[in-house]
Parts: sequence; structure tokens; C-alpha cells
Amino acid sequence: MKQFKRTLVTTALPYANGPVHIGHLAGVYVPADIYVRYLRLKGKDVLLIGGSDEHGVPITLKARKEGITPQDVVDKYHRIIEDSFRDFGISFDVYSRTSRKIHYETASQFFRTLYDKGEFIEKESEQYYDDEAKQFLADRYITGTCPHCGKDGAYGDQCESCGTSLNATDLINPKSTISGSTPVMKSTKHWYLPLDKHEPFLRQWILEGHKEWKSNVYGQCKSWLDLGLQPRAVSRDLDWGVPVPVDGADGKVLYVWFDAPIGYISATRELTPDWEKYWKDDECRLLHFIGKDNIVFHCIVFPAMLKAEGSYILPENVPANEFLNLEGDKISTSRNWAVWLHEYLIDFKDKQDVLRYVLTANAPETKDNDFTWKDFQARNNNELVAIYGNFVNRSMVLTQKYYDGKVPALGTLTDFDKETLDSIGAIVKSTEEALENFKFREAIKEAMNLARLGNKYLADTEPWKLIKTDPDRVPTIMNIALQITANLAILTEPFLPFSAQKLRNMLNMGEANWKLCGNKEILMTGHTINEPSLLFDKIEDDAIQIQLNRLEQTKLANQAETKTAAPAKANVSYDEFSTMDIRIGTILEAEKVAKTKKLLKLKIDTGIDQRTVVSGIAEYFQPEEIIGQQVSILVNLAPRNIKGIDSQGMILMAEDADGKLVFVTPSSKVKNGSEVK
RNA sequence: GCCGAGGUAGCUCAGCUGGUUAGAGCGCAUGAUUCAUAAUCAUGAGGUCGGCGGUUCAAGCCCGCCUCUCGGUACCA
Repeated sequence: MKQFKRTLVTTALPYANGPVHIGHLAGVYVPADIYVRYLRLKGKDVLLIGGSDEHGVPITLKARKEGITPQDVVDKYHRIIEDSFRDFGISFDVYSRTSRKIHYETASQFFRTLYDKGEFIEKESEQYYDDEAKQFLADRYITGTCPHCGKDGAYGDQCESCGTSLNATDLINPKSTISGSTPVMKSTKHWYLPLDKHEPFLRQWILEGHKEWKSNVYGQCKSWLDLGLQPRAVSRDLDWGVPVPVDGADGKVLYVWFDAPIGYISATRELTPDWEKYWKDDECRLLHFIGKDNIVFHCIVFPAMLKAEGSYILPENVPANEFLNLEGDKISTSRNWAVWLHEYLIDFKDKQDVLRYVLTANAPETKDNDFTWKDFQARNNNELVAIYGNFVNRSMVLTQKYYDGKVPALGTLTDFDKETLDSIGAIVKSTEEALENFKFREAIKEAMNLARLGNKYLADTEPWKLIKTDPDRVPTIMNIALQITANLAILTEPFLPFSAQKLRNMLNMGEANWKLCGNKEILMTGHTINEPSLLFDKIEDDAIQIQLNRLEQTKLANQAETKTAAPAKANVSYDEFSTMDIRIGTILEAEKVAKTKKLLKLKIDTGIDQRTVVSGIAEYFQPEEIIGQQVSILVNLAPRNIKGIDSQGMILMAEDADGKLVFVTPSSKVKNGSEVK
């Protein structure tokens, strides 16, 4: 394996439109912090880079909604995020933000280099333009009626009520959210990064060169490469972001996906004038810690950018994690279904390590995992308190009691003593091995085995009995128990930095140094330890119940919201309404459209004729169970070809709050062809 | 539909290029113990390794089909 002189660890930039939650922590920041702390303890040259991602349309929308500027939005969340990371002990060497001047310079330069090298292609395209506000509209700035579910308030990229992803041009009756006017199509020029051009290189580099990447990462890259890469726009029409540094590009900024990863580089520049040692020297190892939603950007898009630029190194590994769920449901910022870090730090003051421990022991390394408060409590009480805290406490209390806090001298070692001392080294070794391979769950379990070893050693040697029958033997036992404790103080430092620090203070040890790990004489004979205090406290049921109640409240609030009917659409005249010809018909035949998930091909007797309609209801109905069903059908909708079938009309469906579709059917049977008016 | 990842004890997960009676932690049961925040230590119960079929002397691991979960992608008049 190649030896590197330096390591640069980047962590996905949190988007500054909300605080950080446990999903972010478990997936990215906790493992990255553990890894970096470990390397630092080993005396390695390593940097941990982070920062807030502050551009992009969602932030401008949030600002508009709250009547403040985008800068206000990002200032607010950047502060919350930065403070909570610091208080939580994520040991960034630099935590920057993409609205800083140095980032604007770095990103502009980066773009300009690629531009000058001819690495972009230029394309004109037609996009919606707001004539009143005099600006092009990003997809998110356009709302209208969803062509799928018919609900108002769908965005140009997605309908939030049915979850369908859309093109802005699909929207019925589009409106600009800026001025409320109807947008017009207008031509605009943008630059594209031709990912397809880099495909052969990426294929070679990943599929041949990095077979050691985690299977989820490797698999997703392969999936994308096999689908074929497309040119991707690097600019867009918006006034919030890094301006495109080219003449005649007024009103255009770098697309946020292009700008954000460059933030890693700007943050490093902000930190040190030697930043090129970390970015442009192939003796440096670049690692990206991310969640699975970011795999494609960090394994395909960003490397393509770096390669196109030419002077940068590429990531050596991208240890991406899966997602963490909360009490069985997906974490969601918009639904407020999350444990927010800044709130946790208040509710569980000085319990940073408990959350760090739980999130590491249950990290979503190979598949999505579930965080439950009950598990949180159990791991604290049964593992941190009972195994780690308890061992530390009993070895220190005994030392105080028998030897007045002075480390007693080692006497003659029994075979069991030697075996136990050797086990320390073995545990350190397997912890290291797990850490080197980004297996943090396994690593923390191994580290805990050291505390288990200590408990077993005390139980087997029983110094509290020997003190009466064989007092000369006890100093050796207590010396060994204390050496195990001292080893724990170092070994657990990357995972539980606050508790490890506290333990070192109790042991009167000084700074941690990984080189001492596995050493059998960390504490010298006669060394005085301090009075012990508890490392971890039990968490009682009521503290857990408070959290569960809060989540229950969120659930109720969300239900209340979805029960509220959408507001009425704008008025239409009777003449407009009467242009629609809605009839009652009967389903004669139904079959699933091959190679689709949602589509049924229906044959309808409309009373006028028998016609074919394709309908997206296959997820809710089996073909055989709807034959004979009476339905309402819009018969004069312009026909459209779907999956090679001409669809002549649209079946009317009512959508329930949970998204379930039901037919709009006459309350008693009527003749086919009856008009609905 | 297609692509990717996953489905192993009640829970959370290990299981290397296929090889003896499938492992760990937590939980549970029983016993021991009291230095310790009733914490600890030992022992034990508990699994047709998602299902069916195949290859092999031998399959949790390889192949085929099916099924469920998560993600991506197509599609929704």
C-alpha cells in the first residue's frame, strides 16, 4: 500500500438553511472526527476541513419567505451549526463558509482555469423568464398546477404533494413566485461540464483503480457510469452565488454543486498558506467523508472537475455512510423529524460523548440504521455507565482506599497477569486495524473490550478479598488495573474525547499520546492519582420520555397539517369550466404496462366510444379488481403517447392525505356517457 | 421496469478467496460475587443464515427464479 506523508479529510458541507441533526453526525462528522483525532494522536500530519454551504436556490426561497436577505439566512444557520459543532467536539482545523471572499476568489479562479482551457461547452437554451422582475427563474421560483396530481403549488422541479419530479415546462398555469406574473420563455446561455468526456478516465480510475472502496460507493459509481454520463450545467441565472467570471455573464452564478466542493479548497486556503501541500501534492491522501446522497458528486463529478483543472490530486477514498432513521421514520428537516444537535446539547448538557458513542456504535455503515431513544438510554446505562464508567470507578476507588491514591508497585506477575497485560496490546491492535479501515462501529466495540478486560481482571483476582488474606499480592493487581485504566484514557480519546480528558485529569496523566497505547507502565509507581468522580451518569426514564413526547407532538402537528385542505385555486368562468367534457365510463379491461411501476393501460366504455387510457394508478390497484368499476373520465383532453400507447383521456382520481388514490365514482350506477357538470 | 445496496439469534451487527457442531454486543434465564452508579463475573436458552431450485464431496458465502426494505433512474394526462 502506498505511504502518504499527509492526510486531508473533508466533511460534506452542511447546507445553511437549517441546523445539524443526528443523521449528519452519524453519517459524516462523528466518523470523520474519530478518524482525524486518531491520526493526530499518532502524530500524523492531518487536517479536518469543514464549512457551511451557503448558496443555492433553497436559501433564497427561505429568505424571501421570511422577508430577510439570503445573507441573513446563512448568517443565522452558519452560527448555529458552527457553535454546535464546536460544543460537540468536532475538531475542525477550519470551519469556513462559502460566502467568504476567499471562496469567491478560489471558485472564480477554478472556473476561469477550466474556461480558459476549453473544458466547458456553451449551450443556449429556452428557460422561463419573469418579465416584470427582469430575471430568469430557477425551477424553484416557478409554481403551478402539478400535471400529475392536479394540486396547486407544485414547484418547477418537483411537486411536493405527490413527490413527482417535474420539468418547469410541465407545470400547468405557471406563475413566478417573485412577481406573481406569468413567465415567458426566453433564451439564455450556460456553460456545461462535459462529464461524458471524462467517462473513460473515471471508469478506469474507479472501476479498475479503486475496487477497495466500500461496496455501496463502488456499486453506485458503477451504476452511474453504466447509465452513461451527460454534460452538466455549471452556471445558472440567479443573483445569489459566485458570479460567473466571464464577460457578458451578468446575472449568472456558479451552480451550487460546482461551487460547494471548491469550498473544501477555499477553507484549506483560509487555514494555511501551505494549502497546496494538501491539494496538489500526491504524497497527500485526500479523503471525503459524506453521506450516501453525495456519492455521485464526490466520486464522479468533483473528481472530473479536479481532473479537468489538472493540478489537483484526486480522493484516495470516499467512506460514505448510509442514512440514519429516527424512531422508524426517515429524518426530515421540513417535517421537523429529527434530533437537532443544538437542542441535544441543551437537553443533555455535558453528554456529548453519550451521543457520540451511540451514533458510532450504531453507525449506518453498511445499511440504513434506526436511532431510538430507548436504545440511546440502554447504551448509556448498560455500556458506558456499567462497563466503562464502572470499571474506572472501581479501580480508582480501590486505589484510594488501599493506597491513598498512590500507584502501588508491580510485584511478581502470575500467568494470568501476563495474559491480561498482553491482551491490552491485542485490543489496541484490533482497534487500530478497524480505524484504519473506516470500521468505526467495530473500533468502538474493540475499545470497550478494554474496559471489559478490566472488569474481568478484577472479578477474577478479587483484590477486596486478598487484602485480608494475601495483602502482598494486591499492589500488583491494582497496578495492572490502573494501567488498563490509563490505556483506556488514551484508546477512547478519539471516540469519547470529553470523557477521556476527564479520565486523564482524574489519573493526573497529562496529554494523550497514542504511542503509549498498549504500554504496561503508563503510570509510574508512586504516581498520585486524583479523587475519582463518575465519568457517566445513568439516564432515567423521564429524560427519555421528554424526548419521546416531543416527537409525538411533532407527529401530531404534521398530521394536522396534512389534514388541512389546500386553498382554493383561482376562479374560472363557467365558460372555461364548460369546455371540459367529463363523462362517466366503465373500465372494461385493465393491464399493467410492461416495464413500468405505476402505469395501467385501461380500456374504458365512455358511452360515446371505447377508448384506451393510460393511468398512473398501478401502485394502488390490481388490474383484475377494477374491471367493471365506474369512473369519471375527462374525454376531451388532448391525446398523448405514453410508453408507446396512445392515451385518450384522463381518469379522475381523488387523493387522500396519505397520498392514496381513489376513484371518483357516481354514488349510484348511471348510464355510461352521462355528463358530469 | 432497469441499476446499485441490503435481508444472518428478541434488538444492533460480524462472518476472509465456499470447508469441522454459524459468531459478538445488548436483552433474557440461572448461578457466583459485593470493591463499584444493583454496576460486575460465569454459564445457558435462543437461528430451516428472506423463499424455492441448482452447481459441488462440501454453500450463509457461487448460479437461476421469486419476495421484502433503502437509494438512483424511467414513467404518472
